[in-house]
Amino acid sequence: MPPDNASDVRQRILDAALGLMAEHGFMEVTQPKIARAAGVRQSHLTYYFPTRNDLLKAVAVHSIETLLDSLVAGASAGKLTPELFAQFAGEALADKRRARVMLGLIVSSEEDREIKQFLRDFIVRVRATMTNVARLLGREPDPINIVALHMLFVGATILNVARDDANSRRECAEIARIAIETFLPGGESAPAQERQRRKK
Amino acid sequence: MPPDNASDVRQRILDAALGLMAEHGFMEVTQPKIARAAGVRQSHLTYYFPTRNDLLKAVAVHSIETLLDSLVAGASAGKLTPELFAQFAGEALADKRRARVMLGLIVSSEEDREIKQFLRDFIVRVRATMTNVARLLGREPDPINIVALHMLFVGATILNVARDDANSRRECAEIARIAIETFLPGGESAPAQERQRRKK
DNA sequence: AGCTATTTGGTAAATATACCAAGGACTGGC
DNA sequence: GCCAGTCCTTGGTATATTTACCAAATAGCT
Repeated sequence: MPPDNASDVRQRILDAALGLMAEHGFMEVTQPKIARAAGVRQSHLTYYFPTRNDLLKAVAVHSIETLLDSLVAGASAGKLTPELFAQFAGEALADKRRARVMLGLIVSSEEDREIKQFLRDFIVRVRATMTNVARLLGREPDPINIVALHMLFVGATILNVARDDANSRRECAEIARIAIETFLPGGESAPAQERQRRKK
Repeated sequence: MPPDNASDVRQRILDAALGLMAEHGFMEVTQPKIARAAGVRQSHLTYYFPTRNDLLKAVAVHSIETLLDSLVAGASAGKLTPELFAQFAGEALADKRRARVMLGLIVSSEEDREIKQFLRDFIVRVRATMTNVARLLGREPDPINIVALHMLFVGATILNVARDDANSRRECAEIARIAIETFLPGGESAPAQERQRRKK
């Protein structure tokens, strides 16, 4: 077919690979399954991505762009209030698709230095985005608090996938709120220490 | 050989599998590689663990016991001060071996309900242990703070593997301290909000 | 027409899981 | 002491799956 389809096929392969990783986890990301899911022949994968690692690397870039886009979209959606952000964050944390992709990327990064580098850059960009969000909320965060917030979000996401029950979703929502008010202080809600003292 | 060796072979298989996962990541955990690492024949794996999933499940149990043991050992090591605990936690967070095993278990759990159940139980036990540690420190923690602390630790561990550079180790140490003083308040050091206000 | 990029269908080579039959070694009962 | 039964080991192999490769056909561009 014409070169029109060229980038289209490439894109469908990437989407299919990302979709498989998101829906069924890292182990499903094999070339035959990707080809079937994308509705192309296996040879296409070889043509566009000479080796399996090339494909994984492309998936890493692709998914990272996708993840960051959704992050930025959530951040810049209308007028941002802490409550809105907490709600958005809570839903993001409970999103197992995203978490499966992250897990897949981390596992892949153990085998490929380039993917590891993508992850490093991604982490930096995520933290920069979180800093920007904090500023949109009218707060100038301590960098280490951004790091803590980030780690807390990553841990919540991972544990949500690992547990995958009703409690984990509820925890995600509550944790998102607590994490924001703890590490991006400035609102009127009570941070962790206050809750603690009140309880005693 | 005699049945003396029986449990020994089984144990060597588990140790080898766990070691491979810890050193080289989940992708290395295949039967031929395990057999070579354990110095046994591949048929031994089939004999002791009929299917691959049986082996993975056994590794899950084995590693979870190991992880919990080290957790409890760290918790009950002499007189526990917040500083000691923070130091212990910081080192644990920076331990990539542990993190790789956790990652492997989570990926496996996406394919096997029993492993997922082990993980669920493990998470409960970790939180119970953390609660006990908090009490050893003379603090009665709010359960949701334990959840937050746990998530923060998991996130730090995962990100340490994903980044794997000098910064990530330093962050682990600092985050351990901050996490403890933030979510197990009661010491005299300054929690996140105080740092934040001082900075302004 | 000639050139390049893409598609097709098929296959080689490596690797992994699972299975099996025969041989050894120790056990307990006699 | 020895025999039968059980557990373990050995070596080999079937089967499936995956990655990677290739030659020929096809479509579009200049």
